Amino acid sequence: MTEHADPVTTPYRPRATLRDVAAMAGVSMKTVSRVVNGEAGVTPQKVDAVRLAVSRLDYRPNVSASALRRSSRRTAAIGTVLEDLANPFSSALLRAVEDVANEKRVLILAGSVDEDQQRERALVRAFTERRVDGLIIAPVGEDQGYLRTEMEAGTPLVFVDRQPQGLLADCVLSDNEAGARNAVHQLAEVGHRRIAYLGDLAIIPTAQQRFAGYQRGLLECGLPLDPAHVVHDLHTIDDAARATTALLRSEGAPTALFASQNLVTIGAITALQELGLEQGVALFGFDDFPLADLLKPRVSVVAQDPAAMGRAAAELLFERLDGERDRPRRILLPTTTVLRGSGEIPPGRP
Amino acid sequence: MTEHADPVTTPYRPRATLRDVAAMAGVSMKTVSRVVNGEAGVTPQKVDAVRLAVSRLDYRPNVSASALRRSSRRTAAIGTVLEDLANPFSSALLRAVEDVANEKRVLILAGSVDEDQQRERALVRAFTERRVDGLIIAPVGEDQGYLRTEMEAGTPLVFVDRQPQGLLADCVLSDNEAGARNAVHQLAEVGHRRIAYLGDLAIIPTAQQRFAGYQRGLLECGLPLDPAHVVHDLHTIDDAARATTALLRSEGAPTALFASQNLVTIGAITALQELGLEQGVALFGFDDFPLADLLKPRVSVVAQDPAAMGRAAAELLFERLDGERDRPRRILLPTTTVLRGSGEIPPGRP
DNA sequence: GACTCCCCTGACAAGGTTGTCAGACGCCAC
DNA sequence: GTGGCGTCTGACAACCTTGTCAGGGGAGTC
Repeated sequence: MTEHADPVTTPYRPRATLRDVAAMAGVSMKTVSRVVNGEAGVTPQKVDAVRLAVSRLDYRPNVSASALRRSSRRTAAIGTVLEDLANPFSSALLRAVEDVANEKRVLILAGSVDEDQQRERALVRAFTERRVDGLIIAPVGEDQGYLRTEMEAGTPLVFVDRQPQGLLADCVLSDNEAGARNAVHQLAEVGHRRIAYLGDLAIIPTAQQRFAGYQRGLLECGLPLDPAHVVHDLHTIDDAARATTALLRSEGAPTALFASQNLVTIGAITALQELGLEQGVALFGFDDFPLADLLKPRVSVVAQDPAAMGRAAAELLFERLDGERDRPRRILLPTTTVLRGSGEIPPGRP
Repeated sequence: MTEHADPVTTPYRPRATLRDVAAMAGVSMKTVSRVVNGEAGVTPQKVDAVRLAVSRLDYRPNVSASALRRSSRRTAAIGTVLEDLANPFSSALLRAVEDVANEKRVLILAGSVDEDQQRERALVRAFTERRVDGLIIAPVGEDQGYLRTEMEAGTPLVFVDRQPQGLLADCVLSDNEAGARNAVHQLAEVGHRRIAYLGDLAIIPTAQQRFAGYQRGLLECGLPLDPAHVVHDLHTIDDAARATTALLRSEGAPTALFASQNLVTIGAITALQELGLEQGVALFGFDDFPLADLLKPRVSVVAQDPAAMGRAAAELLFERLDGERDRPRRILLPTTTVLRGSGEIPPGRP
């Protein structure tokens, strides 16, 4: 093993500035600025000289300094505050935002809040300290009033997934209530009369809406609401699996399950498989998930479209940035009921 | 429906600056700066006066201006260039990076490249124009030499998932070759002699390594490499499903499949289910995926750990930022062979 | 040939902040 | 009362840009 003669001696060449380019090209800094920004009023010779210096020095304009000075004071970056960048819902949404932003040559700062109000505030603060041009937020807390200052300072805000509290602002939501209601109708139509509700943390607004839809669905179908068939506050796959097992082993067990969220659905499936009941108990999930149609039975769901939400939110935001001054808008995206099999299992099967 | 009297008249109050705070508190700007930054040498009375003004005006320091002036010139933001923020691999990795960065109070700029070299360069350029403190990159192109300038300017670079070309820099990789090799060994041990390779785009370095591992595995097990059982360039679920169907319908069809990537595995499963062969043909996938253990049969995989990759990459990056000057380091993360069932199906079942 | 007019160009200031430094002030000792 | 020291404070410059504006020069007009 011969030793390398040259262990990565990075020569360290500090970044060139406008001043350096100007010096090399023999023009004033302002002229370089003009060339770099494509402003008119520079003779072709000088343009060439500047271009040459730029490429020789590998000059990169400092966007922060530029934004500081520019009258628009735009940084061409937006902040995105989501639940958890690693979950499929958040990441699909983020990706859609990115695609819209990318067309406008705007960058994305992103962060996860993990259902933590403090973290939401900290992220928003960090983003506004960088003077992002706008914010897309999936709000957590009970109160977004603290964001009023940002709106007054001219930073447009768009909320996704959940409505802001204590603040009027654009938002993009799924029709959670209608979606849950539809699922219940579907299960009732097949003949179920004992439909259990497996819900996420009850403090989460979307969970509340889905529960409301569940209740309304029961009411409309003339079914009683059995408190023994309602479980809230399931936030992990394991929680959900345990709760499902308990439910199905109980006296007067439900013949159908409505799972109000992704992970809850998966937990329910796990439990059903363990009990060997996956073909005997109907299951409807809220939120689609990859592979739902490769499982046996294939899983029926009420699907949201996170990418559409992200796209809509980003579009609202950019309209605001383009000067739209209307009152806050509220976009309610419909859900899609996807019948794949598990939701159509009739009651009374082994 | 009564109309709102007040249609969102946002009063527009521009953001307060250091100057405004100083004026209100009756001190110099420098003193405000001292208080805000927790520097010593300010009398308690003045501190209070400043604090009061800060909260009255809801002052937010302008981090960009601050970074511009500070000698360290740190922006407390890093850029992350990944394949596709919406795919589980990238998003798990990103999330891990975020968690490490968050501890250091550093923000994340993120973008997707979608296997597009141009896009990689554009993102890197956009990030460096914002003077991010460092970059984490899953490189696409054949040549990352263009990044030498960034390194020389003192911006640390860490590559993930794939090795950079034409540049010496820190990187974090999965041991793709060993992982693929192990899968082949496993399949051979159960008795398979006709193991097909279903591969992603052949230009992707990780795909090449996995193919190399597959070849090596065959060699070590004394099995012939049958060109008819090798398919490259499958990049979508549909591609993979079609290729799988074709393979299994062919003369001398393989008795086991090695799928070199997530989507390819899923495509293969789809095809197997359609042909009713999921219990008759062994399947090993590279990359774990959610629900792999809820399918029937449960899917055996060679699992990477994207979160560990992200964490390792972020830690390397922050070490560099803390002044580490060693030669570039290369971290090779082992893969885990997860036997769940599909990989243990013996040959010769219906 | 004198005078506009217009096009280029650079000097200068400003954007929000921090680093430097010298001065003001209070206090003590001689 | 003066000198000296240490603490607190603000004036000023600087970071890297861009906006403003006035001056220089060439072309065109009478």
